[in-house]
Amino acid sequence: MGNARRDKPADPAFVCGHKDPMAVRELLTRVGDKWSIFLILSLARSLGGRARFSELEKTIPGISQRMLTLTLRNLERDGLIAREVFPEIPPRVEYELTSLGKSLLDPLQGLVDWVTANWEQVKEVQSGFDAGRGSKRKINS
Amino acid sequence: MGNARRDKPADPAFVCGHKDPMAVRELLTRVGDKWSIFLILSLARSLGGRARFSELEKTIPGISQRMLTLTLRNLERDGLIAREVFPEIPPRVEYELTSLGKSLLDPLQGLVDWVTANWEQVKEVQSGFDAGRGSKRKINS
DNA sequence: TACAGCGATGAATGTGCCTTCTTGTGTGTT
DNA sequence: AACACACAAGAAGGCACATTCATCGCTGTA
Repeated sequence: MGNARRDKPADPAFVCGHKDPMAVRELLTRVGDKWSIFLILSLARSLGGRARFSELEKTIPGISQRMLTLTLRNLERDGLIAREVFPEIPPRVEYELTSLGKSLLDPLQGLVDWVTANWEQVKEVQSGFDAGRGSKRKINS
Repeated sequence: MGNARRDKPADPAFVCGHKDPMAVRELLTRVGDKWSIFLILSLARSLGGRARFSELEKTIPGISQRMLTLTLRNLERDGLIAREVFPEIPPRVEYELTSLGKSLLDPLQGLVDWVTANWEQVKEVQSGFDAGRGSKRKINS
C-alpha cells in the first residue's frame, strides 16, 4: 500500500513527547463546555463554597434547568463538586467544590488573570483578521 | 404570558458578579476544542518555537489535514500563533507562537501541572461514579 | 505529459452538545 | 381534588464541530 500520508503511529497518547496532553485535552473539553466554568466560579464565590440548585439557576443567567443538572452531574463525576441531598419536602440539594475542585481554582485563576490582561488584545487581533485575510477581501497594497 | 421561569436578566455578561467569565468561557471554548491544545504545546516544544505544516501533521497523531488547517486558522485569528508563507515551490509555511501565545503558556502550564498531579484521582472518581450513582445500579444496603 | 510534493479549500456526512418542552416525585396548602 | 414547591430526567429538534473524500495551485522532474 503506497501510503504517502498514512504513516500515523496510531498512538494518540504519545503526543508532543509526553502523556499529559491527552489528559489536559480531556480536562479542557469538560471545563471548556458551555456552563462548567460558570458553575465552578459561581460555587467558588458562594458563601461557604456552597449553593443549592435553585440558587445556581438564578446566579447563572441563561442556563436551563436541564443543562444545570447535566453540567453538575459531569462535574460531580469528575470529583470536582460534591452533591448533598437533604431529605426534605420540597427537596433541597446543595453543591460545593470538593478539595479537588478547589485545587483546580488556582490554575483556573491563572487563566482568568491572563484573560483579564490580554483579552482586549485578542479581540483586536480578531477584528483585524476578520477585516483582512479572514474574509475574502483583497488588500489594496 | 405567565412566565413562571422566564425571569432571566438577559445579561449574560454579568455572571458571577464579574465580566471576566464570559471571556474566560470563550477562551476555554477555543483552547478546549479537539486539537488546539496539541498545536499550542507542540509549537511550544518545537525547536525555535517554529514548525512547518507538515511537521505539525506528523507530530500530532490522528489529526487530519483539514482540521490542522482550520485549527491553525482559529489560533491565528486569536493572535496566538503567527503564520509565515515562503514563496517557494512546493510551498513552505511555518507557524510559531506569538508573544501573546507564549504568554498563554504560563497559565496553561498551571493546568498541565494540575493534571499531572490530580488526573489519576479524577479517573478513580469517575470509575466509582460510573459504577454507582452514574449508571442505573442499585446499592445493596 | 504525467506525476510528485506541500498546503489549502470545498462538499457531504456524521456526531455530539445544547435547547426546549414535557413529565415525574412527594408532601403541604388551598 | 387541585395546586404549589424544588429537583431531576426523558424526548425531539437544531446547530456547530469534526471527519472524510475530493480537488486545486504551482513547479521541477521522470
